[in-house]
Amino acid sequence: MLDKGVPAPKPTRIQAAKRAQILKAALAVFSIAGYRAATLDRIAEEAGLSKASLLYYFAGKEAVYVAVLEDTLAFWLEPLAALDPDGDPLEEIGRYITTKLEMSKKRPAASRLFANEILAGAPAIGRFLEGPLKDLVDRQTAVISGWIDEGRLAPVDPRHLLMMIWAVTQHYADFDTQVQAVLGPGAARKRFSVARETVLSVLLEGLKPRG
Amino acid sequence: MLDKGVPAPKPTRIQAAKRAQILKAALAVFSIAGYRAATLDRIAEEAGLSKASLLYYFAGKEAVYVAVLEDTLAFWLEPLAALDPDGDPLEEIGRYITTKLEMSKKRPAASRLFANEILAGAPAIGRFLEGPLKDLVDRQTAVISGWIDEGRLAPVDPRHLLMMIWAVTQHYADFDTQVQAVLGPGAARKRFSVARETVLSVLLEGLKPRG
DNA sequence: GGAAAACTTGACTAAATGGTCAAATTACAC
DNA sequence: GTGTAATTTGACCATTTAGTCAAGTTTTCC
Repeated sequence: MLDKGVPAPKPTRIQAAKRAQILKAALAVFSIAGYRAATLDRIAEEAGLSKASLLYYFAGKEAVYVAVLEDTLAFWLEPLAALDPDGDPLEEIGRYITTKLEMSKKRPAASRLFANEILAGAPAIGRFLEGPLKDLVDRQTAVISGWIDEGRLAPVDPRHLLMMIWAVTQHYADFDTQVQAVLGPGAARKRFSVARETVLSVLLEGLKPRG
Repeated sequence: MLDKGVPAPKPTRIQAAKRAQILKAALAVFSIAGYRAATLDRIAEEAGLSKASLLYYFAGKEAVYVAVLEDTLAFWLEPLAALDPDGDPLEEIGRYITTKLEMSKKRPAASRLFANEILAGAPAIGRFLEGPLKDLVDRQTAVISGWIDEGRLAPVDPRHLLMMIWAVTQHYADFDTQVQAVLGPGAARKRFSVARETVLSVLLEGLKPRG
C-alpha cells in the first residue's frame, strides 16, 4: 500500500524473511499493547534485531502497523467469503460460527489487533471497512436474504445477524481475560468447547425457520 | 480506594465538583484513546483546567484512571443484578438485553473504557473481575440454572449465555465504527432499534424451552 | 579475492509527556 | 479588612521513544 518508492525494486530473500519476522513480532506486540503503547524497541527485541535495523525494513512505526493490519485482514475475513449459497443455511452458518471460534482460539492476536484498531476509531482501516468489507458483507447478506426468502431461515436482519456472530465469536479472543476470570480456573480450560456448544445451540435454534 | 493519606480529611465542595468534572473529562478521553494514548494535558483541557491543577486533585495519571473505572463499574453492572428469579425467564432476559443495548447507545464511553481495559489484560481491574464480578455472575447464573431446571428455558450453559449477551450488546458500543461502516450511512441511523429487534428475536427464540 | 551492494547498529537528536514546585491568586473564617 | 488555607498555574525536570546517521560488517556477484 505504501511500501516502496517509484519503480518497486525487487525484494531480496533476506528482505522477505526479515519483513515476515518483523511482522510476526509486530502482531504480537501491537495486539497486546495497541498502537500507542507498542514501542519499536519492543518489536525489534521480539524480532531479534535492533530498532535501527527494523527501520531499515519499514519506513516507520505506522508503516509497520499498516503492514500488519493488511497482512492479517484477508486471512481474518476468509471464512465469511466461504459461505456457500447452495449449502444448507443452518449448516453453513454453523460452520461459519465454528470456524470463527476456532480462529479466536488459535489466532487471538489477530482478533485483538482489529479490536484495538476499531476501538480507536479505525484510523488506519476506516476506508477498508467502508469499501471492501462493506462490499463483502453486502454480497454475503444477499445470500442470507435469499435463504430467508426461501423460508429456510428465520426472518432476521442479515447484517445484524453477521454482527451478532462476529461479536460472540471474537469476544472469546478479545475479552479472554474477562472470560477466564468469570469462568474460574476450573472451567477456563474448556471454555472454547463449551462456548461452541452454547453459541451454536442458541443461535442455530434461534435461526430455524419459524413454523 | 487509594485517595487520601491517613485520616481522610473532609473534601471541600470545590474538591467534589472539580473531581467530578475531571472524571467526566477523563472518561471521555480514556474511552477513546485507551490508557496509554490518553494524556493528562488532553484530560485537563477537556476538563477546563491546567495539568498542574488536575494533579492537585489526583495523585497521578493512574489514580485518575482507577477512579474513572471504579466510578463506572457499579453503574455498568447494575442491570445484571436486577434479574428477577420470580419473573418470566424470557421476559427477564429480554429486559436485560434491552437495557444493555440501551446503555451501549446512551453511554458508549463506559463500554469502551472497559473494552480497552480488558483488551490490555485488565491490569487495573483484574482483581475486580475475579472477585466481585465473578461472585455476581455466580449468583445470577444460579438463577438462570434454576429456570433451566424448571424447564422454562432451553438447557444452555448460563455463564456462556451471559457472555453471549455481553458480547452482542457491548459490540454496538465498542465497535460502533465498524457497525456504521458496514451498515452504510442509510441504515446506520436506525442501527440500535434494528439491533434490538434482531438480537431479541434470535436469542429469545433460541432460548425457548425445547419441546 | 575483491568491489559493490545489502545489511546492521551504537550513538545521537527532537518531541512528547508524566510529574514537581514555588510563586501567585482566590476563597473563606473571623 | 485581614490572615490563613485552598486553589491555580507557568516554568521546569526527567524519562520515554520515534526516527537519523555515519561507521562498520556481511553477503553477493564477478
